[in-house]
Amino acid sequence: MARATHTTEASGTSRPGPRHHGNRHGRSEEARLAVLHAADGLLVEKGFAGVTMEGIATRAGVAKQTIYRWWSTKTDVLMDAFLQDVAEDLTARDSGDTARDLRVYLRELAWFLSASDPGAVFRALIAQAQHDPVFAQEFRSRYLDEQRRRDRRLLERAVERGELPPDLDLTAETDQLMGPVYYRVLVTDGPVGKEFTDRLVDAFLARHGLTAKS
Amino acid sequence: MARATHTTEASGTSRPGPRHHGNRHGRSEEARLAVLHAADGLLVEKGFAGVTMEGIATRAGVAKQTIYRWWSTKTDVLMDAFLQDVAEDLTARDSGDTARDLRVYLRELAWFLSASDPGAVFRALIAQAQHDPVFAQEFRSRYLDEQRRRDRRLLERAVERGELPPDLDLTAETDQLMGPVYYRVLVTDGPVGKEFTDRLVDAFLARHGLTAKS
Amino acid sequence: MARATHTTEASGTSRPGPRHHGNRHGRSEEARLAVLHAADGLLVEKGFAGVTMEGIATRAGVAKQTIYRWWSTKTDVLMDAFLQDVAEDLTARDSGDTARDLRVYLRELAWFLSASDPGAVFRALIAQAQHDPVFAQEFRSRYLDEQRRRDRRLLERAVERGELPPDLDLTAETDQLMGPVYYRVLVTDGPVGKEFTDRLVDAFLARHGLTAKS
Amino acid sequence: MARATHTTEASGTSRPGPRHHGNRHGRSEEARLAVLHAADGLLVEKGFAGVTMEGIATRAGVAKQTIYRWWSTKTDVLMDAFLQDVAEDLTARDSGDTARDLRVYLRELAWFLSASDPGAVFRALIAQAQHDPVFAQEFRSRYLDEQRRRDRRLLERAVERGELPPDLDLTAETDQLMGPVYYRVLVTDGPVGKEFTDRLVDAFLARHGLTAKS
DNA sequence: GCCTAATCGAGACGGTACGTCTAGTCTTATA
DNA sequence: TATAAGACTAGACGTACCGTCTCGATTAGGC
Repeated sequence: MARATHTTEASGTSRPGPRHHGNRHGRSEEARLAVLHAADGLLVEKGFAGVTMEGIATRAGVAKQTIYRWWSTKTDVLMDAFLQDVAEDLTARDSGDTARDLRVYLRELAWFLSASDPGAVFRALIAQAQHDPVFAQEFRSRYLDEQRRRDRRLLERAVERGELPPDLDLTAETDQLMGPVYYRVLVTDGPVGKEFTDRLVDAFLARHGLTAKS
Repeated sequence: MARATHTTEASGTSRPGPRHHGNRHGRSEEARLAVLHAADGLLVEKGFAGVTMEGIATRAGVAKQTIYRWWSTKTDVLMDAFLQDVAEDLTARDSGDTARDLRVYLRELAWFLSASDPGAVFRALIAQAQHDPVFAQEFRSRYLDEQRRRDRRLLERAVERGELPPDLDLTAETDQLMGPVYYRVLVTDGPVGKEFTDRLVDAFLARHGLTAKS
Repeated sequence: MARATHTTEASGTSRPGPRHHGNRHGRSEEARLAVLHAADGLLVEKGFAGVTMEGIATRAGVAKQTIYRWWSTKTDVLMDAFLQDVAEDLTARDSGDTARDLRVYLRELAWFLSASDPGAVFRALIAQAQHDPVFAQEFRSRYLDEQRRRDRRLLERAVERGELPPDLDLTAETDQLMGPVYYRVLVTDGPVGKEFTDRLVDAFLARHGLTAKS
Repeated sequence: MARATHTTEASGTSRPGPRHHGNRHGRSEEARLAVLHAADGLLVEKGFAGVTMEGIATRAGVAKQTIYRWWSTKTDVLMDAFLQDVAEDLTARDSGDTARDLRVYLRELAWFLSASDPGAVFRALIAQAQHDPVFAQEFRSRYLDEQRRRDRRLLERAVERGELPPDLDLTAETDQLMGPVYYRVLVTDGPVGKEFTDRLVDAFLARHGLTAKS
């Protein structure tokens, strides 16, 4: 899914692998990972303003030109770093119990957004998206669209089980369910603990005539 | 409330005002407004990255030192510009019809966030808040807290009318109602038209056993 | 004569003088001198390739922008440094004895070109002039033309004394007299000691029927 | 004599020659010539600053590594290009008439230095020699010494004919004769036409009691 | 009607990071 | 074994802004 995120070298075998420092078979995997880790580290340690191309290069032990060869901006690097770390992480379980799955998932989402390291990167990328529509579009097509598809799956499974009517606007329902969590994290800095997420889930269940089993 | 936001000069009279380029009676109202307009204009015309202290100074015909004397950062200038323009704009009407008021208000909110010029500044400030906790805190205390108090008023009036139970967590209810609009604007770029905002209001009304009058 | 070479501050008084670190009265004399000395020092210590804008800035304790504000290239800096040091140095004495004056002057010229620190800068500037016609023109109008006028004075005085015919092409005579010294320094690396310079002077004297008095 | 200047491939036959892009028969003559022509072309078209290893490689359709394998610097390439073109060009004729030969030769020299394409390369190399003593030494041993030997030949023939005394310092005499031409070309940008070169020759002839036949 | 103090426009200053360019080294596949 | 291709580290280039500073001019208010 993610551009420049996987490689044919890294798979399976435990051979040390070739030490490309530049050759005709494309980029150095070593340099790529050093850049992504450096960007990640700088963001966590010094905040967004502390992430600079110059700083990434120095910390990664890489030439600036190597960064510019593969990425266009520091937010582009951060996006790759983010995708590398979390692309597949936030996926809802399917226990057969819709209410339970929703509660667990919203709690995981809230933790991810408000407390995890990748969540900090996510917030930085969302911030950048406010300033730069082109970046926003790329972030959506490289991560958000996929993530929202995963979010939807929760409700789709409930439709499949016959718990929700088949003609429901699942996109709107999902946004209505998850939106308040994003709002509190990005805007109000309000608490997004179990109390709040469960309230959102309960409202959703009630809205559709479902009762929590627990 | 806001530092550096009002002055004793601006009051009442319609005289052209003195042309002091330096005096001992405090700051120049002329310079203050020129700076705020310049910052606003640059943001609208060139985007956030196009707003620089240097650029503001040039466009406002003001010395950089004058800006630094009264503001600390460019986002501080933008915040003042934002407050100057919109501080009081987004206030819900009170028609006595809760359902109607909610629908109107959410539509206004959606328009403000997604389509207005001040909304663009708001999004830039929210973005900055992601990068800078100190700024975030200041933005909340200078605008967001007040705005959320206005948002709450809508529900408080319904409580006063006996339409909602008095022990309701109004903060959580407000966030649940408004959050999805912010989410779509800031994150998904999804549509926030009448269809979506009315759906949010309807869900709220149904949740509390209220029926729309229309 | 030289642009940016003198200042109104430095004259006469022993007051410490104001410590401009940037003000509306124009440039900082302190910074100007630091840049010129740094450039000079780098050339002498590390050779022409060791002179970089970055290096000058660092050694001078000055911002790069300050250099670019007043000079356009590193050779422009070197030219100013050269002019600062030697503009008036190479002037022939007038003892009344043409032969003696010529001999002394050519020896001084040879020493200047081949052995002095400013001579090293001169050779670097002549080198740059080969690569860049615009620079060549500026170097001529800022130094060489003046220097050649001083060279000519030697012969003009002989004309005034009636030792040389008044219709002589003094430019050509001067070039014929001095040229071989430059040739050996710039091209062949041959010796330019007393033996060689005296030979040039003797040939000149003989050519015009003058006899050396010594 | 010159390193990297001849090859065993180029000899004799008029066959189109093998197209080895990688072989085990030593270096590619094709690549060598492409590099020299590219360097030459870049110097003439874009000036010295426009000659870069990268540019030469691109224009020659050659890998940078191939250049570095056979040459150490761009001036080394230019020197080879220069030698390839002009090594033997500037040789004085021997008509038996010393005065005539001198006049013709100095005119050719002046034209070569000031107006020819190889002359432009020569000036670039002399410039580089000012900056880099090692290069200067190599340039002398690879070209200048040989050229000065050819220059001397003119005077040696006059000695052989008995026109000049056998104990003359021919090196000094040659430098005295030619030096002013180099001086005007490299330093003053003065005219080096027939008038000037003839004046130099006449002075030389008069100095040694020779009379021009024409 | 001076003197004083605060603020103004102007702009030079020491810095940091930008994004680009070229240098010179290295690795690989091809011939 | 030499080649074309091209990725790599390194570091200078010239530019844009940052935030600080110093200055002369302007303008009340206090003397």
